[in-house]
Amino acid sequence: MSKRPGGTKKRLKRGLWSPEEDEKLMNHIAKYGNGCWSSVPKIAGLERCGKSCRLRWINYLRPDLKRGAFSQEEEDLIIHLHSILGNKWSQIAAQLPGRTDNEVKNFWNSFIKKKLRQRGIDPATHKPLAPAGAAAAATPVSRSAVFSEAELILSSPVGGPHMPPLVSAESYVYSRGSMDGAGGVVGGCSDDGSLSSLSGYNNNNNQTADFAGYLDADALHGAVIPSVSSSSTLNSMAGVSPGGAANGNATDELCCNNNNNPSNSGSGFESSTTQSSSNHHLPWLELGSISSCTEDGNAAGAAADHYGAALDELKWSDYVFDGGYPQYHQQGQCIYGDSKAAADAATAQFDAHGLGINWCLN
DNA sequence: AACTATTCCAACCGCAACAAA
DNA sequence: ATTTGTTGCGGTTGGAATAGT
Repeated sequence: MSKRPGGTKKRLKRGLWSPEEDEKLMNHIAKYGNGCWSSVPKIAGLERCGKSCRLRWINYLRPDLKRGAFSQEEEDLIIHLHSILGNKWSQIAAQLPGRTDNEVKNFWNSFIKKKLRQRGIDPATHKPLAPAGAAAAATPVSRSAVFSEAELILSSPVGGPHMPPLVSAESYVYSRGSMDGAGGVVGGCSDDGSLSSLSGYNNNNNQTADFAGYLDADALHGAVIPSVSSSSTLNSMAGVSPGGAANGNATDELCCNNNNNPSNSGSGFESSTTQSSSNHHLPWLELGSISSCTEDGNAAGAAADHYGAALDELKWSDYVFDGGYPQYHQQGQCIYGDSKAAADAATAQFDAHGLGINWCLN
């Protein structure tokens, strides 16, 4: 999938990653950990730029990725968070364990947007695609000032395990006082200081406070949810509460962190189905060892387990198994489809197991 | 069956932010 | 203070898969 001819002096491969490249990258990270992306291609023997390697890892190869269809709860949460944060995909993804910002973004653009429009809601503003008059009344800065019940689109049962009870738009928005659109609302986080168990929607607090927590930029940044969004991935991988780096950037952990202990990396996301036939299955995801490594009892792991349990109904049969190991199947890239590639897949699985073991031991 | 249109998503690009030199 | 290198983020795009005719 060469997007552009590109005129770089150094010939770098572009487009879809081959299983061999994936394997190289996985093996490299297994050996050295992630970080120092600029040096990864050289060491790993990849003809890719470091940036591309990083992206591939974050968006596709990471073991704690939860592939497959978004659940109703996730969808609702995305809509909620988008109404508050706008296109801050990394921050939204940070609240969705196992999801990447890219994935959330794509999901939004391909599905939610359309859905909202069908319901007469402007996906950009979360306001009704009003017949002339109404929309004009709202001031541009108070993006949620007009926020109808319908906009919440909480189609899941009210008060579901991961979602707040259906609250009226008014109580949800107005009760927080002025919302200046700059995230200026000073709100507490949930009472344990985290957005635990996927719960910015904390169960035992009143709703307003919870959403105030969401609105607090710091709280959002410091969420303890394991995530694969670009911004928080490495924190979760390293078993470090992102809160520890809340006011920092991930660079320190990113760079040459060979001591990452991803043992608690998003455990519980062992199953998934896919949306519209885009089954992505990675060998890692079968690695019970990874999830079983979650022993430090942090909230993230618990949250992940809890959330993963919600997906229990999703069956492995959704994947294509051939000869004992799964194949990649996805819309845009059908990897390991033929026998040769299947052999590669087997290798990849083996390597992944090795990787998982290594990580658990780290 | 063949062709066209649409959908979906992996990957790329450019820019911003940050740290180190 | 400036330059350089690296990472993070959001927007965009190309093309395979799928749906429709």
